[in-house]
Amino acid sequence: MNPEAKVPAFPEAAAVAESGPAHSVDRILAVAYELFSTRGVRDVGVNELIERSGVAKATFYRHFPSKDSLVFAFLEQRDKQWTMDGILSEARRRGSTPQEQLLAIFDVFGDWFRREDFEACSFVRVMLEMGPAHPLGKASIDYLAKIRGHVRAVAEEAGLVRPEEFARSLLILMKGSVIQAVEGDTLAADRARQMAVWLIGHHSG
Amino acid sequence: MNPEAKVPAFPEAAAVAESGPAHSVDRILAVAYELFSTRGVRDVGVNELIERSGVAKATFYRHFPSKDSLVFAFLEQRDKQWTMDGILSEARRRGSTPQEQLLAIFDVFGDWFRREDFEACSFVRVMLEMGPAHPLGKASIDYLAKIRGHVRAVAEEAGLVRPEEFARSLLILMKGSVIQAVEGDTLAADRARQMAVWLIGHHSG
DNA sequence: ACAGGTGGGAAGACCGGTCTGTCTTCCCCC
DNA sequence: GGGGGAAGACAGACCGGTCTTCCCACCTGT
Repeated sequence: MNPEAKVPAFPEAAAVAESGPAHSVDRILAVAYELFSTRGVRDVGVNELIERSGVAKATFYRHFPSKDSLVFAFLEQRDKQWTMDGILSEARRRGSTPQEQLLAIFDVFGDWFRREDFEACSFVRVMLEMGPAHPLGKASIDYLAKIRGHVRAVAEEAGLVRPEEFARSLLILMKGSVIQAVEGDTLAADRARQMAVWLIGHHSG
Repeated sequence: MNPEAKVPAFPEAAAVAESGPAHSVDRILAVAYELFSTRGVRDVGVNELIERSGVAKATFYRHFPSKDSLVFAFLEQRDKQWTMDGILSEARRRGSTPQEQLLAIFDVFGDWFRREDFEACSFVRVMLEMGPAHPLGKASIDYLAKIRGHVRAVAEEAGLVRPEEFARSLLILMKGSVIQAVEGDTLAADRARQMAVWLIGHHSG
């Protein structure tokens, strides 16, 4: 029927457009992670995601029934690979005691704030972009609560009194320093760390 | 020409749709303030602003050459009427000494967090929505810096040492408590206030 | 080993809706 | 009669999402 058929295009080149993972779903997730984490959720459209990951639109919607479902997957990935592996595990590695591990969170933050691709915490950002009542906002709140649970567990290991209240106060310092770092205060992590020292002191026995 | 002319509609009713100010520009600003402060900037379109303020589209664009220019006007109004009159003046009124005035910020925050129409700080929200490089993001950063300047001035009145560093630390507590309040922690202001007490203590002489 | 079927993926047209912003038309009031 | 404003059509871009068309790689039966 078609006299010139479909041009073979790039049987390989297009497939590895991002030189990333071979499978479509992995490439979509990798592109989504990069775009969502640096530019937010509302600013990135499905068409751009498709183009950048070198995937057909039908393929995208076979793996993810809607854009929101991709955002859910992104938040989960962000929790695993950024919160857990990037921040909390690293902080545990750097400190030899639970107290030191709590303070090391802000050392890791300091390194993070000085990265040039630093662009704020995705959970806070999505929560504010979508609102706390939106399913994606609620999911973000859940992931933030998960972080708080982790902090609380370390606080209990450290023998701090009222660990839940401690964790909530420490998260105020964490969130506040992130926001301030977005504004350009690269020393925000040090200021928060100092306040964390006082906070730990008042929860010790 | 038109056999039925244009229906007189509501020569008065529509004009006072929001039962607000009589002049178009004031009605637009009042509607914009309510919608932007509760739902953010990206979620509110020009058509909705026009409909809610009972104004013609041409009238809107005569007063504001673009939506962004209206957002600029909103940020300025937010600074005057929320930051200055709502928070900082009220905090100064509640405290009899500069130290008390600094702590009173968090008392005012506590009342604010418990309002049911509480929806986060517009400056932080716009900065994250648009990004710190966007003109609106930069303007938001400027207004946040203005708040910091005010805090610094009160810190100087209180005779605190290193007032700039103090102000930056206090703003971490302010921003962090606001974010945490969005998540539903209504006691965030009290936690931040306690940390502010320690912060003041370490900057006193 | 080879023909034929089959299903996944790429490309992209298309749909209805929404976005910002322009322009026209008409009316009312000064 | 002239200017401001209300109403709203319109333009052009983009949104999320559906669907069609074609191609190719792999699997199966003989």
